[in-house]
Amino acid sequence: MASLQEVARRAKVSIATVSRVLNRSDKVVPETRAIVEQALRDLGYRPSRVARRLRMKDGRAHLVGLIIPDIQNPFYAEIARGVEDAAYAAEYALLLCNSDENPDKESFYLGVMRDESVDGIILPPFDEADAAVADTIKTGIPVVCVDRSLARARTDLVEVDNYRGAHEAVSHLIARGHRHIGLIEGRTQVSTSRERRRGYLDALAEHGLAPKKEFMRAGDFKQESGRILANELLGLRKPPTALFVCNNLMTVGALAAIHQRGLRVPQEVAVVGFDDLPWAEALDPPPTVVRQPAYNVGQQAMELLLKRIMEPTRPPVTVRLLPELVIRRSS
Amino acid sequence: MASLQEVARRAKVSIATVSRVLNRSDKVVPETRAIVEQALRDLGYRPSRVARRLRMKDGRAHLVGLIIPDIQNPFYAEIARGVEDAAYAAEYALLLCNSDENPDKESFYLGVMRDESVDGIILPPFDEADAAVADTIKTGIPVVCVDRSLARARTDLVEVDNYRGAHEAVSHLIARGHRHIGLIEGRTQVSTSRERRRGYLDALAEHGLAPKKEFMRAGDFKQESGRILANELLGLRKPPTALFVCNNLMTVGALAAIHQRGLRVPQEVAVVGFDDLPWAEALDPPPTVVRQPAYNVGQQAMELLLKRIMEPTRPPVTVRLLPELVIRRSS
DNA sequence: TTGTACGCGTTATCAC
DNA sequence: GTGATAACGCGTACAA
Repeated sequence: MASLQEVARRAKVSIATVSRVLNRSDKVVPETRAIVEQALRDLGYRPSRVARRLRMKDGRAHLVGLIIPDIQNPFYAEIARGVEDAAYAAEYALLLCNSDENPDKESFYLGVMRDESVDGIILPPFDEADAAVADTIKTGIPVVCVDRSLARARTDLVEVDNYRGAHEAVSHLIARGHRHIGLIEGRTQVSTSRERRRGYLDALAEHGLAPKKEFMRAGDFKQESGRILANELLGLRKPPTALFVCNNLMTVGALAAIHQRGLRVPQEVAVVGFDDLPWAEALDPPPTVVRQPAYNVGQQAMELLLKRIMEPTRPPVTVRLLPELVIRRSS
Repeated sequence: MASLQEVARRAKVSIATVSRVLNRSDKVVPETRAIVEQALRDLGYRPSRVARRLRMKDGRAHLVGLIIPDIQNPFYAEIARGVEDAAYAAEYALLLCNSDENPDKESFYLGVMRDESVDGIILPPFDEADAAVADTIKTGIPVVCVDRSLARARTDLVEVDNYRGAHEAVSHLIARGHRHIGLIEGRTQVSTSRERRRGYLDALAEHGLAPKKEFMRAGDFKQESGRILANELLGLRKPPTALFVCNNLMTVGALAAIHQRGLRVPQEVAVVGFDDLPWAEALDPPPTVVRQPAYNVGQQAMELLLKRIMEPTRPPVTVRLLPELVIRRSS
C-alpha cells in the first residue's frame, strides 16, 4: 500500500535515498539509513514488483513461467514441484499454466508470459517443431525445455534417457522368461514415445526376438487408450504374456482392463509401465515401472534457467537424467 | 517488443490515438483507425500487462493467485484444474503456489501476490485463524476461500459438506453389517477433519453403536500416517472389521498396510476413504470412497472471484457442495 | 552523501 | 477526432 514516495516523506528524505537503502548498498550514512529503515517498518512498505519490473527490463522480475500439459498427470505434477521448490529457494514465483497439449492454449499462455515480462519459461515443447515456442525464443526470453526437445532451436534442456529406460524394462521382461511382449506406446509424434519404442525393439532384437506388428499398438498417452489397447492385445487369439506400457496413465488403464478380465498379475500377464505411479504401494500387485526422476527434471530445469537469467550468453547445456527400473510385483 | 510509442510513430499519430484504437472506447475515425490497426499488425504489437497494471489499480491485471498445500495431492490438483479452466475461459492467468501447509511459505506467497497486484486470491486457509490471510484481506484484495473457512472474516467461500459425506460413508458400512468401524482422521486442527469425525460419531450413535477410543486414530493427512495407523488398528487384539479413512493419501497408506498384511478386502476388512482416488479403477479392489466435487469447487471459486472483482461490494456468499458416496468393491 | 529528474509503457484527462 | 501530458511506483544517472 505504501509507496516509496510516502516512505520518503515520513523519513524526510528523497525517494532516491529510500531506494538506495533498499537496493544498492550505496553509501548512505548510517544515521539516515536508520531513519529510513524505521519509516519503512512503520509503514510496512513493500516494493511493487510491477513497477520494479517496468523499470528494469532484465531478470529482476523474480517470476518465471511453467507450462505443462496437465497438472493432474502425476509426472508433470512432480516436475512442477521440482520447479516450484527450486524457484521458492531462489525467491522466484511461478506462473503455472496447463496447455492440455492444445496449441491454442499454449500460444495464449506464451503470450501472457511475454506480456508479463517473466524472466524465463520452462516447458515441454508440444512437439519438435513447436512454432509458438520458437517464436517466443526469438523474442529473447530464456527458455528451458524439459522432457522433450526442440529441433531447430538450441536451448537448455533437461531430458530423460527414454531409450535406456524402455530397453531395461523390456530386457527385464525377457529375463523373466517372456517371449511375447506387447507394446502400448503413446503419440508417435512425440520424440519420447519414439525413443521408448526404439528401446523396446532393440531389446527384442538383442535377444533374437522378432517384433510382431499385432503386438504393437499406439495410443495417446491417456488412460482410456491404455484400457482399450490392453483389451485388444489380451483379446488376441494368441495374446502376449507381458505388456510394456509407455506412460503412467495408459498403465493405469491397462491395469484396469486386466483386472476387469480377471487376469492374474503377473502369473497370467506381466506388466511393466513407464513412469512411476505415486500410489504404487496401494496397487495390488504393486507394479514394476521405469521411474523417471521427474522431481529432479524440474529442479534442474529451474536451476538451469536461473543460471541463464544471470548469464544470458552462456552456451546452452543438455542435462540427461537416467531413469530407474523399479521392480515390484507385476513382473 | 513494440511499444505504443513505436506504433504511434509508424502510424504517424499520437500514442493516445493508438490507445483509443486498442481500447475501443472513444470515437476514432475509421480512416485513422485502419492505419493504426495496420501499424499494430506490422509491428506485432502486444500491450504490456505490466505497464497496464501499474497504471490501472483495479481488477484489470487479469491475473489471480491460487495457493494450495500441495499440487501433488490429487484433491488439490483437481481444484487447481477447476480454477485454471475457469480462469482460462475468462482469459485470466494463474499464479500458482504450494504452501506445504507451511505458514512461512504461505506468507511469502501472499506477499508476492500483493506485490504483483493480482486481482484476487483463491486458497484454503491454513486454519480458521490464519493471520496471514486475514492481513491480506485487510489490504482489500478479494479473497475466496475453498475447502476450509476463516473464523473472523467474511469472504466468499466454496466448501463441501464434510459432515454429510462422513455420515453417509459410515452409515453405508453399518448397513453392510459392520459393528466395529475404525476411524483414521486427519489433523484435528482443521475444521474439515473435525466435521468428518462428527459425521462418523453421529452415524455410529444413530445406530446405537458406541464409539471406542481405541478405534479412533488421528494422523496428519499424509500417506505414511495412514499406513501406520491402519497397522495399529489392524494389530489390535480385537481389530475393527472396517476402516473409514479421512482423506485420499491416508487411504492409500491404509490400503498399502492392508495388502502388506495379506488381508482380503472387503471380506476381512472393509475400507471407505474420503476423497476419490483418480486411479480407483486400477486398484484391486477398486475402493469405495466419498467423492468430493473438487473440480467444481475450483471452478465455482474462480467464478465467485470473478464476480467479486467486477463488483467488490457485493455480499459474500457461501457455496456448499455435496459429496457423493461412490460405492465400489472395498466395502 | 543526498536530491532532482527522467523513463519504463499504459490509461485517462485535458485542451485543441 | 486527435494530441499533449500527467500519473502509476520504481531505479538511477547526474547535479548539487
